[in-house]
Amino acid sequence: MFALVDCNNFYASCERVFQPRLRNQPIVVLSNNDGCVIARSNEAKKLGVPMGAPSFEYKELFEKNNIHVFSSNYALYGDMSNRVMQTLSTFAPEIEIYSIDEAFLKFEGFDEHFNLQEHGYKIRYTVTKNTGIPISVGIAPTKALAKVANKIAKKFPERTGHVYSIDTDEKRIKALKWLPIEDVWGIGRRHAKRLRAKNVTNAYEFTQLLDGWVRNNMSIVGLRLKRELEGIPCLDLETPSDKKIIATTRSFDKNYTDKVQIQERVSTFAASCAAKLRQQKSCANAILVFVHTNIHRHDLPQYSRSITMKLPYPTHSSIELAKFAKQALDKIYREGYAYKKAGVIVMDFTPEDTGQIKLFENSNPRHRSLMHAMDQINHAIGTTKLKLASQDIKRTWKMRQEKLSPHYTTRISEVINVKCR
DNA sequence: TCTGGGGTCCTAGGACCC
DNA sequence: TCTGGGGTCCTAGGACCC
Repeated sequence: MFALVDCNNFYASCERVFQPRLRNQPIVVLSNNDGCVIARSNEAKKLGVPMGAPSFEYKELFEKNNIHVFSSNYALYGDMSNRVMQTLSTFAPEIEIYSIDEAFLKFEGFDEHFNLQEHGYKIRYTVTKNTGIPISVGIAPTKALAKVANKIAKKFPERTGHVYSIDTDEKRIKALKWLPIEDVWGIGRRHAKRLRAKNVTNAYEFTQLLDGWVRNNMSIVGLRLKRELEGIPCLDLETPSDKKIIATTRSFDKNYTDKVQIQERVSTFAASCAAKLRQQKSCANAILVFVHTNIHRHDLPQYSRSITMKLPYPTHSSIELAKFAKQALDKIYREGYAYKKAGVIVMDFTPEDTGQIKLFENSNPRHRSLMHAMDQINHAIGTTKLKLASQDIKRTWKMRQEKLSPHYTTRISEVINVKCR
């Protein structure tokens, strides 16, 4: 059996842990640049704030209803996530951290009389006690069904106590008939539309389709999903592996028309990718750089372009990657546009120490110790204190973060104060 | 004025090989 | 009128996830 544990409204719940007065109050958390809503408490959902809502369009609604607004505080959410995962890992021999707020637990070799439902309640109680984060638990014989069970646990908290187990075929069929097709894990917008057109409206009807049709129209992935929903496990826990691509991309706080500004951003993104590469001890053999204008501004001329460059040698040097990124940018940059977003993606990795030397050109060997020193210093005194000269030394670039909460758990100067009377 | 960021997997089709 | 067969590798694009 598998369990899917999902933190309820995770980012909003993290903020609430440190401001308990916000219990039962509506909360939203915004994306980078305070752009759009990426997390909502139940109260905010009830007030009609949709996922992805642009914050400027909803400003009045926020104010009118006293909705508490937060900029995203990833240092906090990441740390809280670690705490939740640590507690979860004490409840099962195997666990897969599926995302910042979700984990699969696998119960293999448990006695058949072992009451998993009770175990689920214990997990929920302990996580909330240890971290302050409320969770929902779905239990079932496959991962896809555990996802379904989790939805039920979340949707009917009074009846389920936030824990639901699909452990009989009757429950499985009832659950699948209840679940709209677009809410099935692995069915996105495209497939949902095609399935609706075929009169498939819920998960149960999906499982009644012919295997051949599913295979032809939704590939092996769709067929696997069908099996999983039928109760036949096809997906096991996945073990963490190195990334295959690494990206750093950002929207700008405003439109940029000056090439120098964009060069600085691209340099910074490349250096950030390089640091992530060094962390997993990989070197990149290719780099992609893209720029585009603001797609929402229909009154302005649009331009969007990307370029992928093969590198002459594998590298994870910030200096070299920033240099290549700049060359790539030169090829795609056009004067006369108001740019809103850019990004750097590195790919085609080889391990740091394959020992393979290229015939004509190689990464500067001296960069290795230089980068090592840079990483050490930045780790000790703050993530980006040491920068390349091509980066924004004067720190003129700022992400909009007007409603940022303190780094309660990761910065000693911002640790919570408790006043005693 | 203001609309996020970072990933994975699969398939079809083209280039190329013998 | 008729123009083989079988394979690998790479890439772009589509679909999905949080």
